[in-house]
Amino acid sequence: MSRTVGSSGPKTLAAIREAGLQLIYKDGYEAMSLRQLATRVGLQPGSLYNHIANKQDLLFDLIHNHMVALLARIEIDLQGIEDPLEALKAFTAFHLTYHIERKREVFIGSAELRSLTPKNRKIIVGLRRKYEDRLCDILERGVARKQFALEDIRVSAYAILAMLTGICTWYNPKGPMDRDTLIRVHTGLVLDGVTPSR
Amino acid sequence: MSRTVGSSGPKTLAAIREAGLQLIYKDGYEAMSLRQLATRVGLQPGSLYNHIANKQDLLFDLIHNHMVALLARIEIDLQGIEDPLEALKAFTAFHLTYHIERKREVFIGSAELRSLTPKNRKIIVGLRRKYEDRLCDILERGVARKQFALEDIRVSAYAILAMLTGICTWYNPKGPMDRDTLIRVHTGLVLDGVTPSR
DNA sequence: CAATTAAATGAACGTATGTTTGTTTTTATA
DNA sequence: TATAAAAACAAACATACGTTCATTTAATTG
Repeated sequence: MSRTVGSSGPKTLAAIREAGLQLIYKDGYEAMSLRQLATRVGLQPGSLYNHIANKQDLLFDLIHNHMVALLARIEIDLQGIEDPLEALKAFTAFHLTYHIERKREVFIGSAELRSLTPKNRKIIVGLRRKYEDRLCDILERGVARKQFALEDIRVSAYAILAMLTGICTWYNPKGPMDRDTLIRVHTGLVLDGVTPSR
Repeated sequence: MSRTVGSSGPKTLAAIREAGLQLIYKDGYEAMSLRQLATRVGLQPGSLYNHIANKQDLLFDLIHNHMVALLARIEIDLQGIEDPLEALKAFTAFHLTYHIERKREVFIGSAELRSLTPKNRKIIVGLRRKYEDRLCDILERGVARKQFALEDIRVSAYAILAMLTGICTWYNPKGPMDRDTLIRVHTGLVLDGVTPSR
């Protein structure tokens, strides 16, 4: 046999990406074999190379796509919001929504940083930094206006991000808690931790 | 050659554990080969099996030891503290201290859960749950006494744990921030997020 | 519709992996 | 001090991995 009936490049690539996402999320990059991946897509192992350069490139593409989408969408959600408090609320809501919607990408994006080539890792870390900076900006402006009281901007930003991101490791959309409640509870935690009320 | 001069069982096992900790922390469980491990300890690959049952067992032992130590030490630090606010402060300080001191064990303990056999994973998840419950107890008692105001105990506990644990992924003890400052900043964040002041 | 490109196949390559075995020598035990 | 146990070695096993290659056939293009 050879080229199969109905085969189309873009469709196969999309299937490879989706299967890769599933397998890396479940087992990790190192634990996923290309034979496993090929089987799930319905291909022979070698056929993968018609669509990806190699295993490492697949991982990088998945993470890179995710980071670019993340940065694009936070810009949209923050556009036009001047007040730091409102911006922080918007940031929290966006971050939680995105991390629930794209749970797997987010998880892989941090858990598999170590599996990236140094060169590839550098690129991704740079993009992550841009996202962190977006939150730091908000906190800084809030402190400047005396709306927030924070001893160390970057440490606070990391703490907030860690808290919000940590949620995606346990949140189950089919569980008892719906998305809005989740957002409300965590927005409360973030705002209380930031306001100079006490 | 054969048995080498000065060789002793317990010492070699300790060396294997330490090297395993280093390698798994740096590269991940799947990425670490037993040949790499043996080289670092100064052994032939096969000799490892005089001390460990197999690769999976080494991972489980490392994580299990860590969890048992964690549970033992939190009990000591919370002993005799009645006031929920004080208990929460003590919990935060302990958690941060332990997670800085035993950064590698903590990281492996959550990042490599997926690499455990289902049976082994069940045991570890059970121990983690016990630790989470310790924090839930404190929060619950605080809410009962109206010292804390929280909508959902377990979600709040997860949020706090995520925030505090996230720190160990970026904290550098040789960086500009010392341990006490770190604890002070984060205790502030946790307490503000929990108190009914607003 | 002919020519070219794209996408699959099956087989193989070289290498690395976790683990087992038989043997040897040192350490511990009785 | 004789004997048993422990801890190392060297060599090998079976298997799995990522990747390449020549080939075939379907889809696309001029």
